[in-house]
Amino acid sequence: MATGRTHRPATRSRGIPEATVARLPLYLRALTALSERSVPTVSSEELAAAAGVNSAKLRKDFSYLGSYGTRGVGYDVEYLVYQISRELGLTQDWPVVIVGIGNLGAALANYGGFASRGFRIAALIDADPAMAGKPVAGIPVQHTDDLEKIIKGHGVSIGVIATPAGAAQQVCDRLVAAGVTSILNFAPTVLSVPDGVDVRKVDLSIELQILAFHEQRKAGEEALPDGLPASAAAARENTDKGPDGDVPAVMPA
Amino acid sequence: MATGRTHRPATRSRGIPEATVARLPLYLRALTALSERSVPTVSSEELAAAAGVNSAKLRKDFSYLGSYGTRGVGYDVEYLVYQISRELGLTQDWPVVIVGIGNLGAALANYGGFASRGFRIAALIDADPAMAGKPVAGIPVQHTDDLEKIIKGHGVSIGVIATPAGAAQQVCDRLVAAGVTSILNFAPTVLSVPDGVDVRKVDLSIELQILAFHEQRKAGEEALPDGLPASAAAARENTDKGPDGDVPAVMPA
DNA sequence: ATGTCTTTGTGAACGTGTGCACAAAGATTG
DNA sequence: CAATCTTTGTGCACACGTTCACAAAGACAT
Repeated sequence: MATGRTHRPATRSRGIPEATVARLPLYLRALTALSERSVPTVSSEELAAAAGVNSAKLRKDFSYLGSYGTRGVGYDVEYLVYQISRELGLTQDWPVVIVGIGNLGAALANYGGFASRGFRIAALIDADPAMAGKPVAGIPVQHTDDLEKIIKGHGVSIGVIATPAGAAQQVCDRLVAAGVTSILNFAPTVLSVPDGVDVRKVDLSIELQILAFHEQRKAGEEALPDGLPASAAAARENTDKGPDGDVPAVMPA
Repeated sequence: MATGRTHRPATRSRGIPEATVARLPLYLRALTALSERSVPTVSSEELAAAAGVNSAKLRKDFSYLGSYGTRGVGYDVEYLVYQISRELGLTQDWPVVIVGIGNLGAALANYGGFASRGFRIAALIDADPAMAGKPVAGIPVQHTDDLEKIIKGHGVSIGVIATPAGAAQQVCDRLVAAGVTSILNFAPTVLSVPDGVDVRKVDLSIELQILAFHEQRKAGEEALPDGLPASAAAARENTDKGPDGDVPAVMPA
């Protein structure tokens, strides 16, 4: 996390756990799909399956929002779509700027998932003068010089950084100074921001590295070097059941 | 965990917390930067600042890998780079395929962060016959028909899905059937996979929605210096509306 | 050697998240 | 109305993650 993570005061405002907030968009997506199929109600079990989570967790998540379900029936799809949208702040329009219109920035500009959720791309900004005026996703790219003017003119509070790592902190500082208070960072660098500014990061290579870690472990289990049996997790339950039983080789937690 | 052994724990790998694994790439990035500046050693305090985490957390994270520090001095940068790389499995080459060469897939193919970490793009695959043979990032796109042949031919175990949501599950099934055991999913849909297959997802619009949630709360707190957010009261009142009650009309498509 | 200073490694306390299991709420049927 | 059935909402226990605080390890100066 960035240095200036706004630690929730956790005082008076009813505290929806961060983990729950992170799942609400997932529920919303599943509910929207049901809504499009005109499904009127859904049980926690069904919705949990569609969202890929445990049903008890889903019910607890919803309990933080209020009691929106009907026992014996389930949840009203349309109503829940509205409630979650409202909770996430998606019933209003969020102008967003994307800074850094390279391959990734252009892909983000073209990504349809933003507009369909209340996020409107207010401007595309790039430091390359040659890009200025060139339309990307139907929006003309503007030069970094006008960054402050654009932010203030459109009342932008959310900024997306898709620049090279070297430029990210500088861009971040200018965004914050101009009034941006939420930043989605795709540059592979740690951003430091003042208190009150939220930063979320997406690092593509980090995700792959985490996969590689698990992949290596899976490969190592098959080879099974010395030391204690690597498949202890699976064997833990089976150890007493049978002597040198046929424990499945592939059985991670 | 009282291992406390400064031995060479090559098999010590079992039991590294998931949260720690997710931070190792972050440390590695910071360490690589130090290495490039020829910094010989670094303290937990300094490195933690560079990685944007708490120093106690960093020390505990490293303690899961072994005792690689020297009290009174800190950590040897080069040695730690190697140890973390080895732990993450980055000392070997990971062939990766990207399926779905649209805007995002092309951006991923061009992303330099992969190659620099031991990930080699073995192939680009797309369902559009018109794309076949066209080079993207210097690599010719191949058709989906050859997916199985490509996976097996290159011994690929990590796949990246950047297709539209509708095609993702089908592509996933084929990847898994062909031998892929780790998947990075950019499609906004829940993938179901058999046991033993890891899936990590990156959903761009979910990140923005989480930011919007916090942004809305910041705005609400300013408007209402004290007491509940205004939205809470409204929700409570609407709860016991009739079953045919008028659900608010504002509904994001 | 001895003492001082720096910094690691970790026990322990605390906070957050998860999942089970079940009472209560309401629908539905006879 | 009473009985039954379904499904929510939540208390509780446990697992996981974070942070504090400090003893111990080692560097370094005298």
